[in-house]
Amino acid sequence: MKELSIGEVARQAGLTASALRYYERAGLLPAPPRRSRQRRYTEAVFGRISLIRLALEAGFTIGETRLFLTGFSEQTPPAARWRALAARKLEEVDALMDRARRMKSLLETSFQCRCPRLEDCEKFLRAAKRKPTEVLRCG
Amino acid sequence: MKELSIGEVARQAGLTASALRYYERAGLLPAPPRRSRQRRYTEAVFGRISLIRLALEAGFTIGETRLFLTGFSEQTPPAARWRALAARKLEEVDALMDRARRMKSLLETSFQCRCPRLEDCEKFLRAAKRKPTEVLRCG
DNA sequence: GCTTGACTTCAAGTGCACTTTAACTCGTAG
DNA sequence: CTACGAGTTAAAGTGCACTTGAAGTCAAGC
Repeated sequence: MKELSIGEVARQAGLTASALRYYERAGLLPAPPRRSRQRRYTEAVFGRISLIRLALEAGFTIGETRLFLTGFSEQTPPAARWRALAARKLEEVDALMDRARRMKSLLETSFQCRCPRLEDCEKFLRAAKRKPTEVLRCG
Repeated sequence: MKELSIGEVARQAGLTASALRYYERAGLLPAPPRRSRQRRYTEAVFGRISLIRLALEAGFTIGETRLFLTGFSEQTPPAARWRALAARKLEEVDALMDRARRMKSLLETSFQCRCPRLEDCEKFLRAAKRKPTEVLRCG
């Protein structure tokens, strides 16, 4: 199995070596074996990194992401904490998706809008509160 | 029209007075008239605050939110900047929604999963990469 | 007149997710 | 042997979105 330096991993994963070291210190990445003090990764690290990035980009904090990644397999108390986190995060992700949907609708609406001020646009304001992704036109 | 103190606005809007002052300094909220140096708001501020929160919670920075709110009505150069921002942000919001969707799918999948480690779960990993919201079961 | 509570400003502090810096160790190439 | 590039650490720095602290103002109630 091919061994990868931190630089190669960083380049392939599209982030920096310092971020990888930071993730390791933060307990998101397991400490890989060393070859004369230098970290040697296997390809397996990329799956882990994808999970980390996905969680972080979905609004998880470092601590939540760690629990998400590591608290899963452990015995009952961590697993229970994990389930609690997962349930809470499921709600948060739902809320995030809803806001993103509304923001998208807003951006689309305002793209076609010629009202003098955004807040004067009736349809825009309605779009700000509406859940469906339906598109409206101003004026 | 009823006049509101910063404390009342904060309480009703569900944020702090210091956040409202911060938004004002940052150019997100217009400076309201003062009654013996104290800010007096009208109900109209709540619409503006909703827009601000929506933008911020959808991942806009303070600067982007300001442009979103104020750069809209102004003459051609700001409006052009605004359109550029809106187009870019539309893509970002799409990406955010996609990640949120995938994270949701992941959370749902892992809720039913009994694999020893998350990364050992084939279906979980597939869920991490999949776009549709389809739900899978582990084991 | 004095206290109380909500407000004011300005400056400094906080937490997060990293990044940067300084000083160091290696293996390899010339 | 020296120089180079890529890696190492610990500690300090960064940018964002606010928050907190210190010191002061003001209207209302006792």
